[in-house]
Amino acid sequence: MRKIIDIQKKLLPDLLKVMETRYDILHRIYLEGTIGRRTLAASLEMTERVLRSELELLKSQGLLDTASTGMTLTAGGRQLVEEMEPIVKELFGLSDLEDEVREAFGLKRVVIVPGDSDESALVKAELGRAGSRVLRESLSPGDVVAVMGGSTMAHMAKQFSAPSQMKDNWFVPARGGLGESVDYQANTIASELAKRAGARYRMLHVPDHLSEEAYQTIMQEPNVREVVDMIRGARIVVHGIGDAVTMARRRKLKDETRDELVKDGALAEAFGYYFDRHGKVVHRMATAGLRLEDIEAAEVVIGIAGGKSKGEAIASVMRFGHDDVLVTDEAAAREALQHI
Amino acid sequence: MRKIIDIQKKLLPDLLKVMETRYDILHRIYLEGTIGRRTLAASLEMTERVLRSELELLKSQGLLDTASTGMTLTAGGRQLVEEMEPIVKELFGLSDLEDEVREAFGLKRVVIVPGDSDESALVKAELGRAGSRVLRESLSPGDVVAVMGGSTMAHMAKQFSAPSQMKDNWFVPARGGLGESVDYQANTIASELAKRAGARYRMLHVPDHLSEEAYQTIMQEPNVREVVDMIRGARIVVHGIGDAVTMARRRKLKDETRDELVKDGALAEAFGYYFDRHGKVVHRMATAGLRLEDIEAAEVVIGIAGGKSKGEAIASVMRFGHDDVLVTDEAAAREALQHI
DNA sequence: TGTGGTGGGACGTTTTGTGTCCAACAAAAC
DNA sequence: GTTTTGTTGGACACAAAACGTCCCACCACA
Repeated sequence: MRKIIDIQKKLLPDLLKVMETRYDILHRIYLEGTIGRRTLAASLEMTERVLRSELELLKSQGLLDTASTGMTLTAGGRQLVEEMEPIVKELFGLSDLEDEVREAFGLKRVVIVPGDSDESALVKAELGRAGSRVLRESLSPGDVVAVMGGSTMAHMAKQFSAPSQMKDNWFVPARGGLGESVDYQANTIASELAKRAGARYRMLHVPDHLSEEAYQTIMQEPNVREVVDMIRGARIVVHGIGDAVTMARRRKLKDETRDELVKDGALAEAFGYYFDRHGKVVHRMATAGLRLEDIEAAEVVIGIAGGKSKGEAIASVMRFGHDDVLVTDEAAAREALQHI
Repeated sequence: MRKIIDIQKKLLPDLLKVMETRYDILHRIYLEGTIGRRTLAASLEMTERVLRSELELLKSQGLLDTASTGMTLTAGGRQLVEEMEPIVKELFGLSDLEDEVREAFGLKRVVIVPGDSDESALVKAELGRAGSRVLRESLSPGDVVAVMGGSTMAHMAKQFSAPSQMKDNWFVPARGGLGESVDYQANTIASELAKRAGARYRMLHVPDHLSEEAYQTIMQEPNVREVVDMIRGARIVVHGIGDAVTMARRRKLKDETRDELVKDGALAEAFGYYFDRHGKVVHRMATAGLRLEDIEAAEVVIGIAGGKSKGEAIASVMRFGHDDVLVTDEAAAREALQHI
């Protein structure tokens, strides 16, 4: 059964929504016994006309009877509602989970794909696709998008596709180079996204570990300055979320810095900042690009991360409280809820 | 799996059609390997634009890749097509059967509901509903509809519903009384349909077994004459199909007539005529109303019958060759195909 | 260097969906 | 008995989506 639903999710992505609303309608009538169109519309928070179209269809399917006193389910309709119950549970389990996570962390939107990225590469790809869809839906003409690096972000970029050319959009790396493999660098990801969107991009080549002096000097460079300004004015920020220790190692931090991180309780890393379990910033990476205040100013901040092992880190960053959208997988979502 | 498909058939009949076309598209590309939009549109008999919308959606779902040489399925797309095969078989098995029956008997349209009316009353009701839907879709303003009697027809009438009032339509019984229970008489059914459609109706009260003399006299009556003329000009004829012997008994034919029928190989009965296995008329009922030439002249002749036991009779009447639409059930359809 | 195929852009028209009333009616409340 | 409340179904104007139809730039192959 799971399989057929998964197939339909791909082939008829809007099917689930329609199915849910129709089920809601039937279910409500099932509970009320007899109810009129307007009362029903009010209680389901639908406008009268669209509810009416659905009702006409349900009626023509013989699930519904109308009388001058209101509407009732037919025997077939009642049977259908009863038979659907387990299916609905299975079908909308994730939507429920999404709502739960959304409310737990006060987010605007949560998207959860089924599975565990730690276990399966397919789930990771699916996570990437979900992320790219969210980004696509968030984009408006003229937007500047700042993106971070990381393997999840790379997956996302690879899956990105735009419905049409977005010639007046910009993609920029949120921060300077990360000393990681080229594929996972923010620069690479920004350019990949831009190519796939038919948009423009700028790169930011600033080495990771600079002395304060060298940093000041490089920031005087007009073309560096220009990119940094663009980054800081980004309307959309997309970032991955990492485990603090892993990220520290990957960025080749000095041992004492790493120890200090652990001592301060750093759990998670996102956009160059390290967070403890309460979502408090305990350390920041010294490089050019997005600052905390820019994150706060950005209109849409999208976090993408999955896998049970990242659950705690996700919870930590979400507690920080400046994300708007979280894209994750089932395992990570459940894990994150444990650490609240 | 069967259950969820059945549920969706009831709840989302429109989306399943969409599902079929999308599958057809993917399947075709799957077979062709690489193919362009226009060629594809031609071979699927779609216009370019609507195909294009579907392709864009499939592409955004990551099932499809486009290149300047044409379109190809992605790995995911190919996997989906392969996984869908059993589902499609289950889902559209009846459509295939419909096509088979349609071509076997040279009909314009065949509608098959799942199950066997002999076994389940629910299937009989479903058959009625399917019939009423077909009739509704065939109706144009101003049409005169001649209907026969029988239990299937009664079911159909009970399920009938019209989207709007059809004030300028007429429902008439195709023939005089049948000596059956009132519920199953053509007169009753015509009036029931008319009430449900918001249309008008006329009745025809002519006893079944009349002497030639009495028949001629009654036909001189102006109001009888008028109704008969209306019947003979009907654009739409709806009839059930019966087993010859059963019908003979129900109509209380004399024993010798019945024996003669059997001797002549009469198998089936429809609109007052008896047919042998080749679809040849071997006997006709003596009563006022629709004649063979009126059947031939009618634009839409709809036959409704189901149940494995009626399969042979259905085949026989369909061989007669003047029906346009057949509404039946799965068991009867398969049985009818055996007798071809 | 044509020729026949490709995807993608564009645009005016048609169709469908939608929000919003209203009329006629039935039951319940008063 | 009368008023009020809630019901369905009809109607209509407006907005949005779908559609048919061309065209263009490009690519492969002959």
